[in-house]
Amino acid sequence: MPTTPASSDDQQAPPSRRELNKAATRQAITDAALELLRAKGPGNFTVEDIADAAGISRRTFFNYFGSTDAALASIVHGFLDTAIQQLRLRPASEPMLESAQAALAALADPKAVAPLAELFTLTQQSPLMAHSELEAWDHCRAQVFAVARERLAGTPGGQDELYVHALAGSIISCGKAAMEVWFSRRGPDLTAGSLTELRQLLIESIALLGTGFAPSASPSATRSS
Amino acid sequence: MPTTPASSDDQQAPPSRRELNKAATRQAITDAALELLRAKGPGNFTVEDIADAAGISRRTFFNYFGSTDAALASIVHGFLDTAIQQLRLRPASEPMLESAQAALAALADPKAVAPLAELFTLTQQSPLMAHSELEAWDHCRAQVFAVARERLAGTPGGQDELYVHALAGSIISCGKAAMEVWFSRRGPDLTAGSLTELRQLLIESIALLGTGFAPSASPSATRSS
DNA sequence: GTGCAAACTTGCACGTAGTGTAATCATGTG
DNA sequence: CACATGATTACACTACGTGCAAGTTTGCAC
Repeated sequence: MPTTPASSDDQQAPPSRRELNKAATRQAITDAALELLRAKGPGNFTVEDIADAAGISRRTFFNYFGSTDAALASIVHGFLDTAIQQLRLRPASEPMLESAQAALAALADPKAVAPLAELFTLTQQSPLMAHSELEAWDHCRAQVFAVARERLAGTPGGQDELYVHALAGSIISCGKAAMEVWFSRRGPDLTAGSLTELRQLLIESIALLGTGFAPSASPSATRSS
Repeated sequence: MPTTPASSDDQQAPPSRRELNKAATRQAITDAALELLRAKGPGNFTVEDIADAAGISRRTFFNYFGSTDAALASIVHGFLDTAIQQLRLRPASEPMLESAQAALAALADPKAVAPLAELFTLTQQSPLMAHSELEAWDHCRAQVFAVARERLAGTPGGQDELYVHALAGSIISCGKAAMEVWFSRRGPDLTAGSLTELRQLLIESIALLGTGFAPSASPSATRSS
């Protein structure tokens, strides 16, 4: 039951000094990494550069992230984590695809996509980010899988592992596809019109899933039973 | 370039000595890497070990692969390349999902899955392979995308980039899901019954896609010992 | 064959990644 | 204040990945 937090990490206010320092350091690292990415481009700066800019030692950097990629991919993680957050807010009785649609549509928000959009534009045709980025999406897939498994535990056919795995993977793929198409069309454009198009794409991609990729489906027909 | 105009890459017999040597070296590297993986386990051997076992220098290893992961992931690449090969053999008039089903079903073959199954079992709970493996699947996704785009170029709605991207990604996700479920159920089991179950899972996962993950779809009797 | 050019391999050197370790410093607790 | 715990740091070390300048093999023309 998502109403009562069953997970252990739901501590809302432990503002101990240590936690605050750690969060601040983490933020300083990602900020420094992003700034260096802006200034020098992907692959043209080292961990030492980041640590130096963040005011920490090289060793400390590795206490927080395993690589420069991982530090930058934390942006993607943050974005996808909000997606999971949105997904968990949906009522458990709602069909999975509709929940996914709603959660994804909520992401077409300037505050959520802005960091991701910049990261994408800065690392566009560079495979340097590909590793950690694919990892981030896969991590999100695992989260969606967990939510779906939880929801479908009692429904007919919901015990089928294949169903849940395939569903979670397909949802992620469709979300990814929508983001990809949006970036290729609009680039770093964050205007209201562009975000509307993103929302449209996200909804439409899940709708394609729901209709089984029917070949003659007209776009923007988000009809579902 | 001796004879052919070489506009296309479909040269079936250029057995020049150089090409043969390169192929042999490449094979020696992957064989050595796999052997070391069997002997020492993931992460417990270096590039120098592989090069030494393959009878080449460390530097030459890096002329073929960018990392040990990449060398091992060539097995996954080989497997997925045969999948693409199967997919391209299907008639262009066939619906995409049916082609995918047929291509995937053809993969439930001992000769094709044996190397992959061993690799999976050897790197089961090790994230060391995750990077290159995810990359391999994504590369396959791009290939499926290319095939799908080519096929749907003239069909109604086929010009929609979103449709093609989402379709290709979902197909890959479903194939991946089927493989994952199969491994979790049967492990390195390559008996006829196990392969039949794999084929069943692959077909069923694509069928789920085709029906839009309809919740009332009758689950198959996959498990029958 | 001989000679040449292109491709491949190799050794070397260099910078960087990533990790173990022990000392030092900051923070929470009695 | 004293003490325990956790975080940062410096140091050292192995391994990765690459540029470079040789040396070696192959292809091709003469």
